[in-house]
Amino acid sequence: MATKTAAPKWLNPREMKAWRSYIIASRRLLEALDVDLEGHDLSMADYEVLAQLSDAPGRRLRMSELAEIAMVSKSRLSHRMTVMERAGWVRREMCTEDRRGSFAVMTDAGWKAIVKAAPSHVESVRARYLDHLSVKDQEDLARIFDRLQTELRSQFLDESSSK
Amino acid sequence: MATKTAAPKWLNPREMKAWRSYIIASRRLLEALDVDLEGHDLSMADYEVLAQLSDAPGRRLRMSELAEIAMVSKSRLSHRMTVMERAGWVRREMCTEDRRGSFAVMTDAGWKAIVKAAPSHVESVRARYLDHLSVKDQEDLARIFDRLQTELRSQFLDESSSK
DNA sequence: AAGAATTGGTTCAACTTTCAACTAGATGAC
DNA sequence: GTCATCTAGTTGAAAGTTGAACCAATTCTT
Repeated sequence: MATKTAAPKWLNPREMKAWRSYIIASRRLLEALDVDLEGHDLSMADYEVLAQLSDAPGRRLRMSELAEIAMVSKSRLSHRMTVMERAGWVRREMCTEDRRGSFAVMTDAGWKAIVKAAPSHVESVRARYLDHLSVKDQEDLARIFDRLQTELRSQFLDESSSK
Repeated sequence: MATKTAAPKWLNPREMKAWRSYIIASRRLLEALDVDLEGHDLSMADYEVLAQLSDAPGRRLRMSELAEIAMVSKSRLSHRMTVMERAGWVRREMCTEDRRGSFAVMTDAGWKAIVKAAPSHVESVRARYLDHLSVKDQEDLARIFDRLQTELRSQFLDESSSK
C-alpha cells in the first residue's frame, strides 16, 4: 500500500449517491435481465458464452479464448460446456495443432437457440435499460464505463505484476 | 405483451457501446471489489447484510426486513446467517410479538468485524470507482441510475400485479 | 536432447445459491 | 370457535461456482 496522507475516510453524500444508486440499480437490472432470459433456458452468463461463440469464425473457439472473452473462469466454462453439451448446443473438438487444447463448437441446435433468444434479449435490454436513457446519457455512460474499464485493467496488470 | 409496431430489432453502435461498456466494466468492478474484501473474509453480499444490520436500531432487524433491504432471498439470508452465526458475527433472537418471526442481531464481534472492514472497503470503492469519476460524472450517474431503479421497480410492480 | 517451467483443460472437494417443500404461528371469513 | 389461507422463516436436495490439484502437451533453457 502506498503511504497515503490520511485520505478522507467516508463518502460524502454525492459520492454515496453515485455509488449506491449505481450498485442497487445494477443489481435489479441484472436480475430482471436474467428473469427475462429464463424463458429460453439461459442465464446471462450462458447467453454471453453462446453469443461470443456464435460470433467467432466457424462458430468455434479455443476453450481458453472463449473463457477469456466471455469473462468466465476456465473451470466454470468447462462445467457449463458439459451442461450445454448435454443440451446439444455445443460440442467439443480436439485441437490437432496443440493437443492439450480443444475447441468449443456451436452446433446447429445451439445456433438456433441463440438466434431464437437474441431478439427477446435485445428487447429486454432496451426495455430495462436503453429506453430509459437519453442519447446523451448513453454517450456519457459509454465514456464513463470505458474509462473505468481501462483503469481497472491497468490496476489489474499492476497488481498481478507486483504480486 | 403490448402490441409493438415492429420495433427496430438490433442495437445501433451507440446503444451497443452504452450497453457493452456498462456491463463489462461492471463485471470487472464487482469482481475487483469482491477480491478486495477477501482479506476480511467477506463477500460483497455478506458485507451488505452486515452493513445494513449495523445501521439498524439496536443493530437488530427482523429476518425478512433484512433480506429485503440487503436484497437477498429469505432462503439465502437464512443460510448465510447460519454461516455468520458460526463465525460469531450475528445471532438469532426469537420475536415475542410474532412467534413465527426472528431477529437477526449483530454481536460485538460482528460489529468489530464490519468496523474493521468498512474503511478498506470504502477505500476500495474509491480506488476502483469514484476516483475515476468527475463530480459531474457522479451526479450524472446518480441521476441516471436513480431513474433506472424507479423504472425497474414500477415495471416489477406492473408485472407482478398482472401475473 | 533432457529436464524445468508453462500452458490448456479437466476434475475433485468445498462451498454457495436456488427452489420447492415444510413447520408453525397469525389472520380472516363465516 | 373452526377451517382455510397467508406469512415468517427454515430446511434439504439439486445445481452452480470456485480454487486447488492434476494430467498431458508444449516450450524454454542450457
